[in-house]
Amino acid sequence: MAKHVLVVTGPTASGKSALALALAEQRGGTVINADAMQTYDAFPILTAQPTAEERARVPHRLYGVLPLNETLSAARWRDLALAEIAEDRVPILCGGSGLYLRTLMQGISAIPAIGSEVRDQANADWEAMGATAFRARLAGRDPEIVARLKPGDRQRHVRAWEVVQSTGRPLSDWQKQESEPAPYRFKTVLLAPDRAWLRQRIETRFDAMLEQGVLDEVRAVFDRQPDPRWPGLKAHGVPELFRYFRGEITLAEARQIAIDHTRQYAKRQMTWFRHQLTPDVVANPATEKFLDKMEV
RNA sequence: GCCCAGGUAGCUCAGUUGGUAGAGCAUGCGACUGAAAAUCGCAGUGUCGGUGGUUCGACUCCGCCCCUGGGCA
Repeated sequence: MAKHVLVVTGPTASGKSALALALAEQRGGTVINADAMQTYDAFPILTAQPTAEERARVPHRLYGVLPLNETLSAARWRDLALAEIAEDRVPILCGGSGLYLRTLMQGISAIPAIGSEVRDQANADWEAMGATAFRARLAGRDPEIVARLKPGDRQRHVRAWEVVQSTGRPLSDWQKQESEPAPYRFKTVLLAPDRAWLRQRIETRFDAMLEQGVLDEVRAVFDRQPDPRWPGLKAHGVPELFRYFRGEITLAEARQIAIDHTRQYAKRQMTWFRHQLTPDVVANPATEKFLDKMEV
């Protein structure tokens, strides 16, 4: 009988961490992070990582374990998560990175890791050649993927190019290979709050972060003049606060923009969950006592 | 009180020589196989400050009024 793995997901600020913590306490489990940004170590406050107090109550894994100058990926996170799940008796995954969760559960094409120079070069090419020429060049090596991509989607064009370029095999070809699902029985709980409630939570949470000292936290990184390509710098609030530190906008503006972006992200997450995920349990955190529904 | 500059989509604004309007952002919906708190696509919206006039026709021209910002008194 395959081991059961509980998955707690939902849009940002929906209360995933609290639920996962409660579940872990209730059944002696370990909370495993399934959120890209919370995996980096630079912004524990800004990315809403569990506090020391919470971590003392229940074991937490994969929170703040990666230095900011590294690049996490869905596949890499899957490996980390798989290793944790194998070790923990009662693993409880918690996070809102839908792609990561799907990658873990359903697997992903076994494409070899590609050095960052290849991506840097591809990005430089896109810049130098222009979108149209870049797309045309890619069409020469992987017409199938080009047919699927929207012309403006730089990121996916770059990825497709780096894959053919570095493996000699088109990305569309790699993707045809059956991927290998993880050998566990996943039980997915989706937190689906209504939007007004979530908006309020997002706003309140950002203000709480300010009180907890996010400004110092982000400022410390800003002062080190980090490489703007580092993915960990894309956490909501970082670009906005950086602009504030540069004197381009006021703190009030930065706050508003950060909140807006977070809300937009929550919407994208909900769209993803709605169409890409089939949860076992759906609960509205605003009105339901979800713990009662958890007879897993 | 006088002079100047403005009042156009929720916000910031663009509107060629008069033919009832657009961009960005926001909003809504969606896509999503290794950057995913990322990346990208689609969609809607307007008594064009008010009023009277010129004109076949005015956001665009003229008069008056209201409001905002700046300057001079």
